[in-house]
Amino acid sequence: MDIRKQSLSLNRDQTDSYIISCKECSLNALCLPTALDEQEVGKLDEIIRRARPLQRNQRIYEIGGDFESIYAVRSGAIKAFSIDENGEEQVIGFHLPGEIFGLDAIYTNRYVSSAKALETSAICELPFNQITTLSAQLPNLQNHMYRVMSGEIQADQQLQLLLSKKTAEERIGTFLMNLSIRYSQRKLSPNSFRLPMARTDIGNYLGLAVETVSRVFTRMQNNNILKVDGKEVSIIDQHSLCEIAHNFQRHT
Amino acid sequence: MDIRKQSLSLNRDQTDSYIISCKECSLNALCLPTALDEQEVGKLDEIIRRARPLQRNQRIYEIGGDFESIYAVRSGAIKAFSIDENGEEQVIGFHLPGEIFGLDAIYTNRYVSSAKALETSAICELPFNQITTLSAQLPNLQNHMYRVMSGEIQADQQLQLLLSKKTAEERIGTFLMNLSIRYSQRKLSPNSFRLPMARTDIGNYLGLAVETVSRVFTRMQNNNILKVDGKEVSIIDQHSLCEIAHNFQRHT
DNA sequence: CGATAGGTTGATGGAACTCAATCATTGTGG
DNA sequence: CCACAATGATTGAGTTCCATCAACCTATCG
Repeated sequence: MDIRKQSLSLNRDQTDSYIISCKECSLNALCLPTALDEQEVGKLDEIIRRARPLQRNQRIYEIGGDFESIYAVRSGAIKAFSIDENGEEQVIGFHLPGEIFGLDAIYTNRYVSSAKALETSAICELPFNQITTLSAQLPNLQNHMYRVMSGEIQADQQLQLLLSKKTAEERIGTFLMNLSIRYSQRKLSPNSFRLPMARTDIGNYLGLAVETVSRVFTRMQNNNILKVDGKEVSIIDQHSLCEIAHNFQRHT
Repeated sequence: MDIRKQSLSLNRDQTDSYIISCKECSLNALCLPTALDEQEVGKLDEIIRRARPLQRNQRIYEIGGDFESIYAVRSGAIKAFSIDENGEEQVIGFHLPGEIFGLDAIYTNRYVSSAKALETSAICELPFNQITTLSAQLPNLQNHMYRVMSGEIQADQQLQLLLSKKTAEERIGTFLMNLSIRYSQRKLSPNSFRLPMARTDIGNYLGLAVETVSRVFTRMQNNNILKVDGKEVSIIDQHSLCEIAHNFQRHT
């Protein structure tokens, strides 16, 4: 089959909707272009590679692979994970639209984790050496890169606190509150959303057994804090959930 | 009392030994100057502030304070920690000579953790806005900053794995192996060193009760893996320790 | 030298893991 | 289009690792 033809027809199928500049992207306030002026965004636009949407479970990069690019999520949800000595998966994080991932690979110049789509997702590829070149020219971009990486470090430290000190209920509570806030920042309902990841992933990420995640969900449902139906979650009593998450600050 | 005179006399007391340029510093291969040429190091030298050595328990910055600078350890050991909702301390990390800390504050422009000296220590202060200005001029410095921050993210992710999956023995084993490697990178003995931090700090950092830390130490001593005498630790059977730390790679 | 902080050891209980069975949902091929 | 794997989620029973509580030991220091 003619590959060119295939790719063309696929482009037509998708009506090229995934080819959208940063300027037009609704996420630009959350994503890298924050703090860049119009001209600067234009330069950023030039180096960004926008590929066709990813199917569920499709890999973006593989642990051990040569580091080329960092990525931004445009739509969907991405799971980052590594494999430990026993071949067990370790979930490192979940990434929502506007978030940057792949930053952990800069240090070793090799991906130290893998990333896959949890659902149909669109991503932007940012070739890292072009980012460094550009950020040397655009102080705003450089500063924003520092901020993004620092934010990642901060978030990781909060996760460490969660893992080393909190109970199962507190972990789930914090996790849900965190998701709730991130959804609301994306103009989505903070109190009713669909979990893009499986229970196993949640447990893995939070250092809990799947069964514990399940039990906490049902317990919270029985206490009228949540309404859980499969992956659909509604926060009924957000005050109590905040309390459980240890006064986790709600920004909405 | 005349402050100028005091500071002069103090300088004399210390024989100015703490005022040493990056060029002359024995740590420059581990620290920020890595990957910079001589001229570039010269520029870096100009913006670094070198203060008098810190006494044990002396604070470097305080949680909530305005973010001004990141820091590099020149000698001694630094503990970074935050305070959780219950007023409990949460140890975030320990920093040895050549390591950079304070990077978590960039994001919020406020320190989100505090840092104190665990023993008499010397540090270099790096005013962050000068670092950003300089790194926009020196691509090598910018790239190195990215690498340092990425390395921090990687290390944090490894700690998350430890906290969410490993047993008490594995945590202590990994912790000791990690210290051992870091000491050997600093040309110190990998098999015999003094722990700069208290047992409480180790437990806090690793998500374990002090009593558990103590018990694991004695158990490892009974199994002839370690020799522990207060803060002095000797690794007797590094092969077994590696195994316990789950094949943690030894670099020496 | 008593006081205080840091460290060790023992006994006990509980939160969460593991194992196991069942239920629900999804996907696939005949 | 249904049957039936295969995967994911829930629930129960039993077990375990580690936290907690408590007592005691040991250093350091004013």
